[in-house]
Amino acid sequence: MPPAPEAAISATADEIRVAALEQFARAGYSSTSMRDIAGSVGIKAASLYNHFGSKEAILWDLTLTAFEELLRGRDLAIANLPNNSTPQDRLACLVTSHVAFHAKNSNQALLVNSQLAALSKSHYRKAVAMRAQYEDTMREVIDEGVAKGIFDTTDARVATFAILQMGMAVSGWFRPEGPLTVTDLCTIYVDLAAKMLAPLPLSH
Amino acid sequence: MPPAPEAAISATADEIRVAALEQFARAGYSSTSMRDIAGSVGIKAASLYNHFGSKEAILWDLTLTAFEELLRGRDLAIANLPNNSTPQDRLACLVTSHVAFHAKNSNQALLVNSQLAALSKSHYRKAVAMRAQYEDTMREVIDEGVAKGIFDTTDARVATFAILQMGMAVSGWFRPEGPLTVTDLCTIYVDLAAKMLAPLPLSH
DNA sequence: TGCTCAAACTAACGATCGTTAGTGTAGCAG
DNA sequence: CTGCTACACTAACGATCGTTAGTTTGAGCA
Repeated sequence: MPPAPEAAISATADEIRVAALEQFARAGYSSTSMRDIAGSVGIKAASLYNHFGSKEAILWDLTLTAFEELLRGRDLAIANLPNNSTPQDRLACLVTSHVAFHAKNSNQALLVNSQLAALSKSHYRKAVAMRAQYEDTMREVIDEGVAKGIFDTTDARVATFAILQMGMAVSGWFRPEGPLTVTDLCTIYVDLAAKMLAPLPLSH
Repeated sequence: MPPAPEAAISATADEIRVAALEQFARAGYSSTSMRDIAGSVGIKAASLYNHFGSKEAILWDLTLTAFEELLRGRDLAIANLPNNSTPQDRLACLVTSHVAFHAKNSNQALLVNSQLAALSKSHYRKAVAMRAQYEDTMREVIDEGVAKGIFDTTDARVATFAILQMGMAVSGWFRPEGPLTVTDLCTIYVDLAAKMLAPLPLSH
């Protein structure tokens, strides 16, 4: 009986993470079997239990890491803002880190955006809390801009969802070998978000 | 004479459709068993095969219906446009039918947006073709507006994705018992889309 | 060299999966 | 009434699922 397989720094464990992330994101958690994951790594299914306690433990490990990287990206972006930043600056900075994450880490993004339901109830709650924490950052910036009259929108909550969601969708179609670089993409989305919230009167 | 015989569609088959749609949309195709579906209807799993040839046949039936309704909504909206409609009119009309569908038919929307991968290869191809056909309608309107100088955007393809995706996300959070009516919602999204494509210079 | 132990293996458990076969039965047509 | 059809049932098939038990292997170290 192997000892408690806690989060280990092991080359095999990392190969398992890579294979499982890829397959959970593309095929879905419940369509991916332990034998599928093991096959990608070149071992048998039973050997996975030397590294992770269960299939759900793999998903949770990946989910936690993905959220940590998402939140870390946000924190790094915020930390680089000047002291006298405007709401426009902060919006641009958040949209950039949001879109860049979803373009560069599409598997992690797909996992976080569509496989949470497969988590255990307690892990699911924690994941939803982390997602809410992330979304709140965007909402607060938008609310602040609206309060200062710098942004204008009929419904700030809906605008927040819209901006977050159009960025999340990037993970579904963006390919780094395509015509756009990640930097291009971020610029486009920053423009779109800024225009959505612009206080300009529409003529018609 | 008795009533039209072909009008007598099996009530049980429709109950199966309702139950399967709900569960495929919420839990996912591969997490839903035939016994789950049968249980919701109040019959045994084997009896489902009196109405559908296979589990995938149920998914395909639901997918086809959902796409037909999505495309029919688009066609009805277009048919109601005046003859001298502008690109702004057409954009507003498409966004309205898009958002209204995703708000009113969230289960169908979730199915179409996240369960296509569970279809057989040939059904998947047909589904992707229908989705492309739908998306093209939006892209053409945007391209036309850009060509006429009425819309302005850095990348029309990305703007199309963004507008479509922010509307799709509605199926994930909108609740009819919430503070917004579907009409409110459509108005908000039409405004957001119009602003995203507005050719106005941003002041800052 | 021999001991240790992480990490691979084989084999199998019980559960559940989609699906099929065969049976029972209620309602309608002739 | 008789027979046919529609549609439910029970029972079970073989496949596959996540997981466990017990065994083998091979590298590092006393």
